[in-house]
Amino acid sequence: MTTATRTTTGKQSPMAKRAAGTTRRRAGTSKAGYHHGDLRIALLDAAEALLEERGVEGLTLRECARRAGVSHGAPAHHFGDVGGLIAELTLRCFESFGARLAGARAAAPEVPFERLLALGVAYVDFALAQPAHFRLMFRMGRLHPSTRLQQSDQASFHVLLECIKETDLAGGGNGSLLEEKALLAQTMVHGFATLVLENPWFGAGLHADPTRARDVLRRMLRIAQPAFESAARVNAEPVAAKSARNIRTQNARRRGPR
Amino acid sequence: MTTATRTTTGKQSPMAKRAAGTTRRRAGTSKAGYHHGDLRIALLDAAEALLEERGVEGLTLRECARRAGVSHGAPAHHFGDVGGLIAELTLRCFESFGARLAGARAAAPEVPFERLLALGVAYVDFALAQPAHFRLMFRMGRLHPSTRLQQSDQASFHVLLECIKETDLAGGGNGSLLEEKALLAQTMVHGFATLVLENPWFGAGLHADPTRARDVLRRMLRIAQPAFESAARVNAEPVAAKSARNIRTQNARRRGPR
DNA sequence: TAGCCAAACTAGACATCGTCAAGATAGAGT
DNA sequence: ACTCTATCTTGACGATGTCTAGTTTGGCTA
Repeated sequence: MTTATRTTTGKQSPMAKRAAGTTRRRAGTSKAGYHHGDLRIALLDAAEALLEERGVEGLTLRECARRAGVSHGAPAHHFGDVGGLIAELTLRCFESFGARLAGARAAAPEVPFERLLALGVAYVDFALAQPAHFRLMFRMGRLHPSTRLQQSDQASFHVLLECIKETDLAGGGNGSLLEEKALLAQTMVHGFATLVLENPWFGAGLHADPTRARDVLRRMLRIAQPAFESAARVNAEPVAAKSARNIRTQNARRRGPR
Repeated sequence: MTTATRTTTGKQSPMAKRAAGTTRRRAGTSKAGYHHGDLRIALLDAAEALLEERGVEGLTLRECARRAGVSHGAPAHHFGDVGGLIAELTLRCFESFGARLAGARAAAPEVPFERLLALGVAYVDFALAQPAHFRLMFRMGRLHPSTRLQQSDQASFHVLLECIKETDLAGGGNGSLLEEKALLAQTMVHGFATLVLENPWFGAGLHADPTRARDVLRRMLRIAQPAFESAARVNAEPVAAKSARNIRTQNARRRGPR
């Protein structure tokens, strides 16, 4: 009884400890001296490879353990849950993603809008090159949310906001508008990446043609360019809504959702 | 042996038949006179309810059978596979979704851009009201693609294209540009819906506040309004990219995805 | 009308998965 | 040198998808 209880409570304790310092035990050596050495990392590596090979659905706790050469119960000690492992792996993905975006921005030409273009292309490239990673990142169904994840998530999109700041030539100091423009950029690029990835028929088969996808994205962003460069225009809108301009087809059918 | 083979091959045959006519046997009565009556529909109903209750991950073949009051092996006869059932359910979702979009468009004010706004809001509303449906539709991981699904998918977005046509006051007959504007609209709205749904931190917690989400979406779309209303501007771009502006930092690191 | 046949459904088995509980192992601190 | 605790193993449980073989039943045909 008491032992069982203690075991149960104790099972979560290593999680709390490892959060503070990484393993602490094998900090310097990095050699396999324990039973396995750095199982934690080995499991994450296996998980990442597995994710790439078999997709999100094929990501399995037992298979990770198998690849790391340990028993199926071992991962529980490091991640507690499958949600724990997925959260950690997702964090990895966000870091890699963020680094990629930052790299693309650094490598892009110095024209503000060109940078935004390059960033968007990098975004979509990542989605197409690492579809499973991308899907995992934006399908937080099975994962345990954490503040570290949030930070990494937001950091990834921070570069976007900076690009928008550069591009926004007229907007001036209006922080709210600026933020909405950043949201707009994120929304466009993410929507494009998602649709290309998940909808085989989007854009007449952009799914199968990454080169054309890049091209279409660039054209699309250029169409939207005036929106990024112009000043406010917001708050002065609902006038048109009330004006004449009746377009015919007011039949409106009225049929509801179904 | 021979029986086994025949059973195996025969298992797929009803699939082909039901595709042509619905059940054919119970066409008129609709009463439960057979073993179950219309198990096919009962299973789909159960699947839809289950999807709403427990999300995509909770959607289970066995639980559907349980709710329909049949054995766990029964669904195989109608859908063959879990992928078959999911494909059918996704089709249902797309139909409901498309009807909703069409309804929103019909009920919207007659100002072209206002219609586009209403459509976008309906899009996001659907995602927030039926998150599991929305996720299922745009997460085609476990499903068997079909032409019927493609048709329903494309039909859903057809109304978007029409709205764009109405909004595009200057573009004239340029079909390619028009199509790209439609892609742009789809991309924006879908990206917004996806991010609101899947990213708890998007837009500082838009996830939890549908009203604010609608509002932000409207503002975002208004910011992008000039892009929809303006004429081409495209095709006159790659000059800047190739011109003086030498990119430097051409090193590009060349490192692959990772 | 009688009988048969194929579709619809049942029942059981199998491999796999995540999780839990209990025991074995071994590094590290006292 | 000894204990202690994190690490890892082993076995079990329930659940799921799929396969196979057997059973029911309604309609078609002779």
